[in-house]
Amino acid sequence: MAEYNFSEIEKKWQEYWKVNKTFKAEVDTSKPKFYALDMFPYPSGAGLHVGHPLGYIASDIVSRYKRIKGFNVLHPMGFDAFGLPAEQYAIQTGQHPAITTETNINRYKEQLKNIGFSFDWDKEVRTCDPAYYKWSQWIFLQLFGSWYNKDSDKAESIDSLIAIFEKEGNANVHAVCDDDTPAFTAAEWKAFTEKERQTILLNYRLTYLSETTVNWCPALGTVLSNDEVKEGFSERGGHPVERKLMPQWSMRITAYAEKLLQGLNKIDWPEPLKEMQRNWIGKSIGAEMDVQVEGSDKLIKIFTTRIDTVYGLTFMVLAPEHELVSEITTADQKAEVEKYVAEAKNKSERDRMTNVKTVSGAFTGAYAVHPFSGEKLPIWIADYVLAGYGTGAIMAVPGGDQRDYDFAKHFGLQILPVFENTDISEEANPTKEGKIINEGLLYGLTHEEGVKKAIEFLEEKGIGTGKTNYRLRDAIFARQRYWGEPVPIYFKDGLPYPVAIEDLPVVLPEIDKYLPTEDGDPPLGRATDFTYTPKGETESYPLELSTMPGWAGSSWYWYRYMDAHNEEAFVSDEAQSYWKDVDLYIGGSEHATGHLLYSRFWNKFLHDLGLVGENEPFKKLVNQGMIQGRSNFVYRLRYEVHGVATIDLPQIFISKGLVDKITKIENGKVRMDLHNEADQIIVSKTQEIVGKVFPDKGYTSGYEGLKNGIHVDVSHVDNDVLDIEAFKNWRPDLKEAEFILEDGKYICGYEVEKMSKSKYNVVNPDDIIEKYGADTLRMYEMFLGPLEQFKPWNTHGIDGVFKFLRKAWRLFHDADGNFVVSDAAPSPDEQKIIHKTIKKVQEDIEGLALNTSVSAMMIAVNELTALKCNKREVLEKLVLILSPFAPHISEELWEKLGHQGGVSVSNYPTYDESFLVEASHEYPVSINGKVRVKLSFPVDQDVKEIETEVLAHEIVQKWTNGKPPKKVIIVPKRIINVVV
RNA sequence: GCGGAUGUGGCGAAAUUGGUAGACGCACUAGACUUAGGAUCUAGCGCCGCGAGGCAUGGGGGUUCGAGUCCCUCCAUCCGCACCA
Repeated sequence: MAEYNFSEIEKKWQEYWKVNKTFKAEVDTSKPKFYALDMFPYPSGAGLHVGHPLGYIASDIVSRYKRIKGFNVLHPMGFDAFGLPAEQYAIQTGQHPAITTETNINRYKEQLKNIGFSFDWDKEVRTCDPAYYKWSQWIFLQLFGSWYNKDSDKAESIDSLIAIFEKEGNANVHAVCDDDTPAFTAAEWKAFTEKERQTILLNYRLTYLSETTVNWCPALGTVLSNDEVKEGFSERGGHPVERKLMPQWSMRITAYAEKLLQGLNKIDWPEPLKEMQRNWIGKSIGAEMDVQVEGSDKLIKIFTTRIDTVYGLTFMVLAPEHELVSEITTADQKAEVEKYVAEAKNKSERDRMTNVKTVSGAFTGAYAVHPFSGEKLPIWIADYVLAGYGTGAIMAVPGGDQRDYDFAKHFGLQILPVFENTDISEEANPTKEGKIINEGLLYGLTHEEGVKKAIEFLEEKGIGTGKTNYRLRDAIFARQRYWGEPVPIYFKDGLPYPVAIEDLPVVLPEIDKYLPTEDGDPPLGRATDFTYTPKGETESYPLELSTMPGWAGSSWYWYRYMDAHNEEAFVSDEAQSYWKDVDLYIGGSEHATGHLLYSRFWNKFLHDLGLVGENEPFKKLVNQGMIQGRSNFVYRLRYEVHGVATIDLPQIFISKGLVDKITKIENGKVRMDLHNEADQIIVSKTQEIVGKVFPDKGYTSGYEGLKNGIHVDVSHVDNDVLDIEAFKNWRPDLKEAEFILEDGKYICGYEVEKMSKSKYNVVNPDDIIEKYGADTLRMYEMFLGPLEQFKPWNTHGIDGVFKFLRKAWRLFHDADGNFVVSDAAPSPDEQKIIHKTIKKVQEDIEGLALNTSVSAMMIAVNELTALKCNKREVLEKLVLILSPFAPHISEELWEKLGHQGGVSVSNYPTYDESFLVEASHEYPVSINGKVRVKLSFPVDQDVKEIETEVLAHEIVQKWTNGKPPKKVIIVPKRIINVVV
């Protein structure tokens, strides 16, 4: 019998798609477009495991579906190829990262191709390719050459800013810029030296060089951006991170804080992810206020969201790093303050975080004047006030803020209640309820009224204003590493200048080893001639030695796919205005505050410059859940034999069930109780084994090491049963291993963990494909559960999906394997089966409920098999709805059905509702002679009229309180609708 | 601490969004056909009960003729942020 030969079929059609360029996506204005994008992978050395393609399969199903729905589909794939692992590997081995990366990419591509994706490989991009990063550099220079004009609320060319400076100075310029930018007139601007001008312009540029506190990771030898640091450790490698002041390239993403926040309301993204971005942006609305230092003209600027509580203000707190600290500290307090500042400075980020609970601070000796009441307020410094947020200083309202309260309690400072009926003897009252009870301007007002009135007062007196703050920080945009895009900047007189556009790309130079120089410069400092000679000059200047961070190349790549080989522009207008934005983007939620935020930022910037049409890049986003590994464990009994070294004995492994029943484990050793059955088995078996090796010493003492199992390669385990022979041959030291079995089997323990080589739980898609075929793999990954959910991989259930495809195949073949389909008209039952399935599958694909659409097709095939249905009309439709999921088998059957050109040139079948509900009866029923009740139910349901009537009678009476309803629609045991 | 999500058989999960809970698949049990079965087919499979029937969607309470679904409350697990004024 000619069975379903998946390997032959899959090879054939993959070749067909390649030769015919079936999935080539070109601009075609006669068709609607659909852009399905996957987050492109970083090609690691380990290759793909079954978890990686999950999202790609989902997007491929949607792509293939949209294609036969008549859309022109762009579904590309590429590689995010710059990054730390390749470079760390290079440091260890001396192997050039480009070579490692190339090898890894080739392996990835090969694995991806086996799965039968409908990628247009002609559009592949690699971020490490100079032809690609030329445009990453180009965009960098656009940012360098732009400033953010708050008046027009968008980015503009820096030339327009210079024009304004020349005409009228910067007094009327409203820009997002460095706060320390001095004011100057047109005359002053003209009088500035080149150096002074460039320094000022840097304060405005959207990418700029400045002295900032950065996350420095000594182990990696580089700075990291906030999203690359998790709890004081580097995200990659888990090395400690310090705060350090150094000159760095940054991106002025803060200019876009509000737009990034507002844009979230327009896009179809998972709510948790949007929430994460909202928190990361951290908008808070409040007020800014200047507080005068007593006996001085110095002002402390503070930010607060609770200006209504200003009468509860009893002291001021500055961050230890605050610039006024040294100026206002009195002679008496100098020593103490300096000591505290020094301590705070030396605290690592990690220490600061772990000591959140401890209250510490120092009094400066100075006082401030309460701007409303004129009271005298002591000025303290404390590290619970952060230099990096707001103004680095706060007004402390211990009655309303728990941190201020704790601080006040600790140092014996005054605590005042703000709102009526509040008890602040134990803790602060942060609520906004009640009326303000402090004598003064705000007496008797509510929270809202108080805020309004206080801000009016501030503005009237010219000492403050309403103000919105964002937690979002500018993003550090440089890494002191080799394997990244060179920053296209050279230095002349110590000032940064852009490399001319026509000289891009600045190609990554060759270096002897991938480590910092002896002087502490980044690795690029090792290059022998890494300089730039501007056109028309003879002198050459040093180029920037930092490279761009990992997210540079990924912040715009979806545009490159539209027009991957364009040498004139990062994307052509034609391609960009046709493909517009990504209709469906699938990837992990771990990129919430990194890639997904930066991409939106760059997109908005490019939009401001008029380079792209859309201001949000990813219309709909879906987070696919990670597929985790299912690790298996064996349990080794360690034991001692009196006077004999442990190492001379064969290893003994105890089956899971017995381990669980073992009496008890004390101090890492097992105490055996011979009345316990499991213990008895273990003891006697162990003695038997030991007796074999040491006939004269046939007893043991002490057993240990059972509690935590040892990872065993999952390929040696089937359904938690260990293949003992395979296990023995795994490593030489296991050759003589002995096993204590239960029911003749060795049962392994298991745990769900991340897939990783060291846990021996990696499942390679190639192995699954070899055994079951790509179509089965694709369908099984979808069948596993909802796309968004985290779930462990379990190869076991795959049989069911494989059986389904084989059953589907058999519908088209007779017992001898001959292709036989009938041209007879389908029966109503057959029609019903196929039409309901078309409906369900289509709705599920649109809603990305791919697991239930697989189930629906399984049901259909079961039902059609039971009816022995081989009607052409039904089977053709079945092939078409199956084709996005299992494209290879579908192409083969489609061809056998006599069609040319493949499934992708066909049309998706439509379903006919009339096949689903054939008819319905409506019975008018009289209740109490008053109410007319209409009962309706499908004909195929067996209904006892009398029961229905009784039920309706009872329900309707209760329901309407005796009031006669106009209309009641009832189906058996269910009331669908009542109109009273 | 703040914010978000999730909780249904032995397991992965469905449930037309308030209407017969557990579809579909795995595992398991029994039977059939087989030289054999890790093949195929048939039947069974939430729990208690011989049965009629009763109890079941993390626990408790509520709304409703009717609740996995809505409301209140508690518990557990996971994720994100974390001294953000």
